Amino acid sequence: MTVLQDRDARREALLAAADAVVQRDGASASMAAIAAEAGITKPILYRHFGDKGGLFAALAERHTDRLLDALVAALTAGGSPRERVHRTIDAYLAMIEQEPEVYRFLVESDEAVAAREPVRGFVRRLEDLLAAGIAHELRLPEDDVRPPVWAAAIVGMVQAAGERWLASQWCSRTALSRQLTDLLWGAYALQAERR
Amino acid sequence: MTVLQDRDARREALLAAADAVVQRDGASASMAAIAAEAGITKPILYRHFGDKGGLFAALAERHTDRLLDALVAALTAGGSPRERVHRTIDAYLAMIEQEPEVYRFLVESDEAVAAREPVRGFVRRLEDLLAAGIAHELRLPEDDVRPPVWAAAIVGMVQAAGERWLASQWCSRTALSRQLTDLLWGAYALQAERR
DNA sequence: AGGCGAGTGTTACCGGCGGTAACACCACGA
DNA sequence: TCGTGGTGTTACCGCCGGTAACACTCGCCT
Repeated sequence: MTVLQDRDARREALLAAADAVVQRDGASASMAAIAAEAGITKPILYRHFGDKGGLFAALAERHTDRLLDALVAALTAGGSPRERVHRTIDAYLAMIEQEPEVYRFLVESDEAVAAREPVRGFVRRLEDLLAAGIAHELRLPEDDVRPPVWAAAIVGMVQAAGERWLASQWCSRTALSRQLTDLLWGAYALQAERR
Repeated sequence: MTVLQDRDARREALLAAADAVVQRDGASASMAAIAAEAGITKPILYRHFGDKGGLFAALAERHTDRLLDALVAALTAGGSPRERVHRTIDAYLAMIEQEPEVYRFLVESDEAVAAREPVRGFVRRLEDLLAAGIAHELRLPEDDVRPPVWAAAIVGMVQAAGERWLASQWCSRTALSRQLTDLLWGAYALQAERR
C-alpha cells in the first residue's frame, strides 16, 4: 500500500520536475535534463513513463484535465446561456493568458507528437460536451449531424482567435471574450429563429 | 547565368525528393533519407538549405504558396459574396481532402518547428486579406479592431472543422462547406443589420 | 543468523540523428 | 603544366532517446 503511495508521489514529483524543465527549456527538453532536474538518472524516468512520449503525454494530460475542469465549471455554473458561454470563453482566455508556456507546450509540442494525443482527447471531450449542449439548447434531434460540426467550429474559432490575441494583444481579455461571444451569439440566434 | 539556372533546377529537384520522402515517411524523415532519395549525400542538402529547418521551411512555403493562390483565386472570382465565401471554403476543403499528407505535414510538422513559420505567414496573409475584405464589405472604418478578430476566428473555425471532418468524414465535402458558409453567414448577416 | 529475491539505483553503452570538417575530383584559364 | 574554384564524397563529432548489465538495500523465509 505504502509502496503504491510512494510510486504515485514519486511520479508526481517527476512530473513536476519535467514541468519545470519544459517551461524553462521549451518542449525540446531532453530526458537527461529532466532527470537531472529531478535529481535522478534517466532509467528511472523510463521505468515510470515508458518513453519520452509517455512522459510528455502524462504532462499534457495533467494540464488538459485541469483546463477541462475549469471550462466545465464555467460552462455548467448558473446564468443565462449567453452568460455561461461568455464565462467559459473568458476562462479559456484567462488560462492561456496566465500560463502561456503551458499553452505553447500543449499546442506546439515540438518533436513530442505523443503530447498531442491528450490534447486531441481534450478537444474531443470538449467538443462532445458542446455538441450535446447545443443540440439540447436548440432542441435538435439526436441524429442531427450539425451540432458536432458547430462544436468543432466553435472550439477552433476560439482557439485561433486566442492564439492571435496572445501573439499581439490588440484589446483587453474581456473585450475579446465579449466579441467572440457576440459572434457566436449571432450565429446561434440565427439558427434558433430559423429552427 | 546557366550556373544559376542549374542551382535553381537542382533546388527544385531536391525539394521534390524531400516532398516524396516526407509524404512516404511522415515529417520525421531524416536528412540522410532525403539525400538518398535525391541520389546525393547530406552535405549537398546542407549547402542548399542551411539546415533541416531551412529545407522544411522551403518545402512548407512551396505548399502554402500554392494553397494561398488557390484560395485567393476562389475568393476574388466573380459572384455574390456568399458564393465567393462558399467557393473559398470548398477550395480549402478540397485541398486537404485531396492531399491529406501535405496537410498533415503543414499542420503537425513533427520536430520541424521551422516548417511552422511559413504556415504562420500563410495564415497571417490570409487573415489580413479576410479582415480587409470584411471591413470593406461591412463599410467599417479603418481603425475598427473587430475585423482582425473575426478573420482569425473564421480561419480557425474552418481549419478546425476541416480537421475534424478529415478525421471522420461525417458528411460530403459540399455539405460541410455549405454548413460552414451558413454558420458564417448567420454572424455576417447579424453584424450587417446591426451595423 | 544467514542467505535470497524483489525493488531501486547507477554506469556505461548502442544506434541514429543533425551537422560539419577535411579531403578528392574535375574543368579551365595563365 | 600548374594552380584554383566549384562540386562531390567520406568520415567524423556531439547529442539524444533508449536499454542492458550490474550494485545496493531491505524485508522475509528457513
